[in-house]
Amino acid sequence: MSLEAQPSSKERDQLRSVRDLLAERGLLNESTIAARLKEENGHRLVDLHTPVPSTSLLEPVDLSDPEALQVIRHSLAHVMADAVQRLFPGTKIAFGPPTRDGFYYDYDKAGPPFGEEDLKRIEALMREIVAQDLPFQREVLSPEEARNRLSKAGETYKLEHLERLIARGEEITFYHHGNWSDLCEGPHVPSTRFLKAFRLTGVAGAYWRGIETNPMLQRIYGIAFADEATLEKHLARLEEAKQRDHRKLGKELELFAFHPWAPAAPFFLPRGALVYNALIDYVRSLYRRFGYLEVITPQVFDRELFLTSGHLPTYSANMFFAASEEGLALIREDLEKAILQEDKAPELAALMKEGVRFALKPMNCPAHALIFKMERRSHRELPLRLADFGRLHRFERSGVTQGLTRVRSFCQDDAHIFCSIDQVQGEIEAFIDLLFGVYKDFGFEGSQIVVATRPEVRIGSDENWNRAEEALFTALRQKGLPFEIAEGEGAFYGPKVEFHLEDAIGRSWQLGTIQVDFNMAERFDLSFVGPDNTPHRPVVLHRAILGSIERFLGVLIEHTAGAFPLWLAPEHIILLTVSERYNAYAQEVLREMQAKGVRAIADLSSEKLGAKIRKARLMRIPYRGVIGEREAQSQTISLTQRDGNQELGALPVQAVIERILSEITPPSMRSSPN
RNA sequence: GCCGCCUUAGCUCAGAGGUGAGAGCAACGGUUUCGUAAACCGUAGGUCCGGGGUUCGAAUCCCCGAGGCGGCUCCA
Repeated sequence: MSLEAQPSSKERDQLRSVRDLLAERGLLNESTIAARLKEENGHRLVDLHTPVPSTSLLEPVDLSDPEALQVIRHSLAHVMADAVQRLFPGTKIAFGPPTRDGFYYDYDKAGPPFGEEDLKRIEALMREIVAQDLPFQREVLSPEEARNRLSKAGETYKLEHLERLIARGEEITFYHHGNWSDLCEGPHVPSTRFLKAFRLTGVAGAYWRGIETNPMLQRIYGIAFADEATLEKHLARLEEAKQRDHRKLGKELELFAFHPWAPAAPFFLPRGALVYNALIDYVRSLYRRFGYLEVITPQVFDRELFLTSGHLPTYSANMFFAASEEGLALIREDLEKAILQEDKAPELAALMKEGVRFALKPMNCPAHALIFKMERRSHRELPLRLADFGRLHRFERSGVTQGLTRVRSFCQDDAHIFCSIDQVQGEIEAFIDLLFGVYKDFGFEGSQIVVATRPEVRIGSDENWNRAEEALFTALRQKGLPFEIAEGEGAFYGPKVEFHLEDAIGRSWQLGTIQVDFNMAERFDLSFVGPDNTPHRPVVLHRAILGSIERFLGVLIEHTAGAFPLWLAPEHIILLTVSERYNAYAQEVLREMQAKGVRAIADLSSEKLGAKIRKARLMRIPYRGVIGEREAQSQTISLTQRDGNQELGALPVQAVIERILSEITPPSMRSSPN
């Protein structure tokens, strides 16, 4: 605030450059790279060349300012494009914005795509350009001038963008450094010497304007920071994140695996299955306390179900279909007939559908609708909360799958709440409380909330959608929770509240969700008998806390770096004998622990103690119990805690068992504070 | 699905058209019986992802396919 420059009355209504204004007000220094221009609602970043009314309120942004980064990164995108066009003449440019920790620029290059070597050359030339300390300059062009310049340069993508800007009536500005210029709204650093710390990190394909049917461009990514030290720190962070990657840890810790014959469908190995089941047990125990009823439903359904639910018209691209041999024979017959009759078979698709009668469920909701409908339901039964850990299969396009976080076969901690309209608010709010309690048990601090509204492809009336969306907004406001809106990203049957958490590499994943659905009940013609003895339409809430167990586990592995809290760990304790001489006593302890419900294992090999400890540490087992002469004599074990590598000394076996049992339940379910 | 890269022993990785394809770890056998992050010796282990081609000769070059990785697009 103290830095804010006050305008004098003389200056009013003149356009002056930001640089001049700052200089005049004594706010300009060596490291000033841009300024914040105060506007009615907040502020906007402007660079030093931008002409602004001389009465403007300006705040200098120097190199160390967090907002300086986007200016630096954006400017580097320009420098990179300059380098690319010098090294690869004829390459067209598209968009080149700053990103979360760097920048990219999209290119349309003839000939072979960019390779490793090319990146090195480009980066080297960028450094040369930076060393020349070229000033960035801003110019305002008329639409005609801009068109001329871009068409002369053959920049077809930029021209397309220009027309869009002109149509919106925006001011057309170009920025240049040296001989290179680009249609761009800025802001940019005063000169290239501010662009000190950057690295080009990779090439990837990206559609022009992000639209799948558009041509694919080549995107070169870079990272950039204000100085080399911060850049190095960031690189170190990336390296650390790599160590936490759940795919790597999943293999090392023998949690899960994949096989090419079941692409994107994980195999949970014994250790992974233990954690997986611990997660499900945990949610089950919550269900018992929160009034959910678990059901088990079929895997494969007649397509009629999915026609009724609306999955077939809107979701079939994501479904696996299943045919019996009989069904396939039917298709063959029909195809042969069609060929013999030289029929172009417009109904070919329909014939296929006759044969491929079944589909694997991609969601549990239709099955739950069937259960709801199996009896005449009374309002006294509501809210009816049906939970299901059923296995779901979704056909995901080959390029999108990823470790455990995006798979084709998974299970959700899924439940559907059938309730009356006036129960909706309360159910949503209760669910949000439940969800945050769960996230706390796992040590997840912040989660980001997104409300996803009606998508283009959807079922149901707009009136239903209005009510459903309103219900979600109201509940969140009631809870005082901040949220973002993702326009058009809802499920086809209803809007969603999504709860997102980040993985180690900073990718954000949707885990929990609650969705309001007025449509399913209509499609399945669900009803319950109200207190007035007339039928009423229930509302269905779709909800999951962990989301998919697979994805949650993936994020959890990264969050904990594989060191699961004891209540989730595949093994609670490993017993390590100092030599094989003490194996008998160790086995005695092992049996006792196992009998008490402790997940204990023992390393009875002839390795030296140091080697056994190393292995146990690498497997991140929460407790290690060393057994040697002293322990065998005194009927104790020497306990060491994984976290902090803290030695707890020789303890009686019973004490160790009690200690472990006190941690065996999730934090929120422990009776004694611990 | 699209663009690019990758696939060699159970794992991590060497091997860049020319001996019978290698190392470390793991496994197995033996020796050692050890006190808080790797004892020693030995043995075995390979359709070099699959298929086709070029070549006197292919792990290595080309084509097709599968799977994975980084993105784009799409999603729990």
